[in-house]
Amino acid sequence: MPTAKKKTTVSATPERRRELLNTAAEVFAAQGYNATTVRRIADEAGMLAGSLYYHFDSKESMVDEILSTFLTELWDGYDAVLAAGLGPRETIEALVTESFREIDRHRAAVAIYQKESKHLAAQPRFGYLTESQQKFEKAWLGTLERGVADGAFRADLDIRLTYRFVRDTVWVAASWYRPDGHHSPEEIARQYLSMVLDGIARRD
Amino acid sequence: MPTAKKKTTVSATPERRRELLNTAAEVFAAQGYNATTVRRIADEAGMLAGSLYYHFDSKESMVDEILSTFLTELWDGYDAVLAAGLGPRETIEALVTESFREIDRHRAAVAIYQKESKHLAAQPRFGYLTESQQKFEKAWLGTLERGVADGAFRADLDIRLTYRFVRDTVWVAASWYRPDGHHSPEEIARQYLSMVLDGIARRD
Amino acid sequence: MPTAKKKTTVSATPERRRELLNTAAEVFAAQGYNATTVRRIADEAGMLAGSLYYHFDSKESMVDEILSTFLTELWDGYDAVLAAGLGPRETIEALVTESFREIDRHRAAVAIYQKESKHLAAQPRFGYLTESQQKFEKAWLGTLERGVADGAFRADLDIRLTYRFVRDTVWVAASWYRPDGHHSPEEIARQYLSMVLDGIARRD
Amino acid sequence: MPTAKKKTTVSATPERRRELLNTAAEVFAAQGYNATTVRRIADEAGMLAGSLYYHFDSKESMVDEILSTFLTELWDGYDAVLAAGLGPRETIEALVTESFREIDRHRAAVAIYQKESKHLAAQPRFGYLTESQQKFEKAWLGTLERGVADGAFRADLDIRLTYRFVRDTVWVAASWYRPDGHHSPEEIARQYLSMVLDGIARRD
DNA sequence: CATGAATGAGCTTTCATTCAT
DNA sequence: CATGAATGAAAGCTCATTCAT
Repeated sequence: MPTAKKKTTVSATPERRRELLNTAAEVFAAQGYNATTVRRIADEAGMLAGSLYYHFDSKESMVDEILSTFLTELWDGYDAVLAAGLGPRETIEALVTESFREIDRHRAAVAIYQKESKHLAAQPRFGYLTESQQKFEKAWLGTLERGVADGAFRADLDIRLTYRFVRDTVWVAASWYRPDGHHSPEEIARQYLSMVLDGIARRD
Repeated sequence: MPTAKKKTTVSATPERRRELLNTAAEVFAAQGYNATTVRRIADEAGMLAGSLYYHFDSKESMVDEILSTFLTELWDGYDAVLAAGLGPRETIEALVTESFREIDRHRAAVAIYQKESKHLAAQPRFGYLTESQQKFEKAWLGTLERGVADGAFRADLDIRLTYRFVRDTVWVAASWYRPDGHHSPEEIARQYLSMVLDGIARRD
Repeated sequence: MPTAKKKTTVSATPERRRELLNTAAEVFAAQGYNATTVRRIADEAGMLAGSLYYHFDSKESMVDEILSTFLTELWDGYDAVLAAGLGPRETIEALVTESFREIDRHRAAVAIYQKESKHLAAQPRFGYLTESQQKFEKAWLGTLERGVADGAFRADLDIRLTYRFVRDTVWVAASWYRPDGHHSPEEIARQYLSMVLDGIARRD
Repeated sequence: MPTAKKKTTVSATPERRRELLNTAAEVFAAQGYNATTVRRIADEAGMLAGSLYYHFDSKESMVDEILSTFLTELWDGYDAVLAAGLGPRETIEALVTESFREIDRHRAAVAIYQKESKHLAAQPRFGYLTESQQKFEKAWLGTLERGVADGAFRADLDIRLTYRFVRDTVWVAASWYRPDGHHSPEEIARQYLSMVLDGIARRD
């Protein structure tokens, strides 16, 4: 029998943490990180502002945990896709689909990531945001280049422009996506891919 | 030489206002409205925080003027396009091109609009943001529907999804666009349109 | 000895509020509302300016609570007098006596009321000041008229002028009254009434 | 013909000064000294805030001039009365009448004096306010004492209380007095004196 | 004389954070 | 674990005042 390390308290601490982080993420997403007061989060969680500091070191450490948890999960998915040895078109399809799944699961975190990562990344503590973004860029750019090389994608497009186009196109969806909708993430992904890959104009 | 009496100072009054608004817009775009302090804007403008209040009523009235000026100009362009009686595909092309021109001219304002309009629109003073957005939606949705009807666009796409796709695709560009680049707005518009209309996959 | 567990600190919550309001009232009365800084009140209360905002919403809400509390108590007393069915002279005597009692208990609030009510009343929030003043006028004017009618008061005086005379005469006392004096409020009231009713000239 | 010293400008400088001071006095009286902004006075005078500083050193010097001018005139009148060798009752009558005349001529200044003199007197510059008040007290108290001694006034009254009563009674009138009324200052004085000297109760 | 623009001190208020209970 | 009360830094804004033109 393993020794009961730490806390005999029944109320599983990590559960509470996650609940609180979900609450915080929702508020951050809705109002923006800076505009969100710790009091507001506490209100939403049914406690007083000061009480949050039992669970977290600071407001900053809350976003930190929200974002890093999200990115960890995101990369779990991405890495699996990238390791699967698919062709460029299939890789893009899988990455986009995976992205919409993440938006579905972590809508708030994604929204926060979109709005705040640029200025958060300035702080050393959030260095992983920059790292992630670079890894991200490498994965997408590489796949696009591979696709152009093997003829899956058109050769006449500016590759960086295309990268930005596809990237933004996907993630901005977090700003309007509502999980209660009738579109599953896979369904939305399929439609997006259809537009991105084949265009909206009718083919003759 | 008797020319140019008076005012070696460049700052005729309305000029100064515009200068200051440009400065403010740049900072708002870079740091976000809430995170931007009035002191920071003043620093950038080479004056003290209090001095800004000689020119503007409040921080809020600064964004207000920035956004409303931008939207006025935007709609001048859009209305001209919409009144031109073009076909759906040409209308989309013209709107997208016009949009990139606006991004070129008002990059900061567009970035602010993207990031802040959602929560600013909550205040009555910024009601015109909502109005503009509705007019915008109507123009784009209408054009897309027309295009589907007359066979210019594919009939198998979710029209609202497509609207969001095209809309986001264009405006998000403001977040990375730098006017000093080697791409003219028209050039970028052409590339974007090529992707949006015909897709990135190679046609057989 | 088991008695008096907990809280050697006197400050049960509502007590603290009252303490702070007393402090604030004293400063407002001494320096005027506008001229009083929140910092000054906080100093006097032994805390930092920001800390006051844990207890009160704003400087304005402090005067609000000070004045409304005072007026509530004042009208408790006045209403009792007016409901007692006394003759006009006795009513005036009772109102004046009651007034001096209020000056005794709420000297600071009365002084604030005197100095600030006129411009505070302009704001909707302080509408009750105007209401109170109208009720006040009605009560006094009515009593004076009754007194003239039944012969208790001289018929040859301008009734509005008399009203102002008596009203001011009483309340201005708040500007110099110091409760630690040797005059009880009742004593002062008696003297005032003697002057107001019978005049300062010797009767033949 | 005396040489035109200083300024050939037609617009008699001292006139302008007086106009501006009247304007300032009116605003100070209406809003209180602290609450009055220099901008407001300038607005009312049809100029910009900075321009006032051509005429006056500071906001403070404006009240200073307003109050000292008023007090100079007041004491001209008072001194004449006191030097006239009247009996106590006649002296009181004359002082009260003179006071109402001053209220008529300098309503704004009197109102300012009432509201602000206490805290202005704290500054050395306004030392004359304290002096004036002491001279004032001496004149009134002395007259009242004389009146009690020679039987003109009742002997059973607290003399200081009586002093305050009469003093306040007169000056507070400035807070409601409007010169455009149908009551001349002499008429109001007569009524006040009637109340103060003989009381408002009917004599048998 | 007046304007336009700026200064700088100080004000009210907000808010993340701390900590004894 | 949570509360109540406080801290302290910083924010937006106001205003008397200055001064070159």
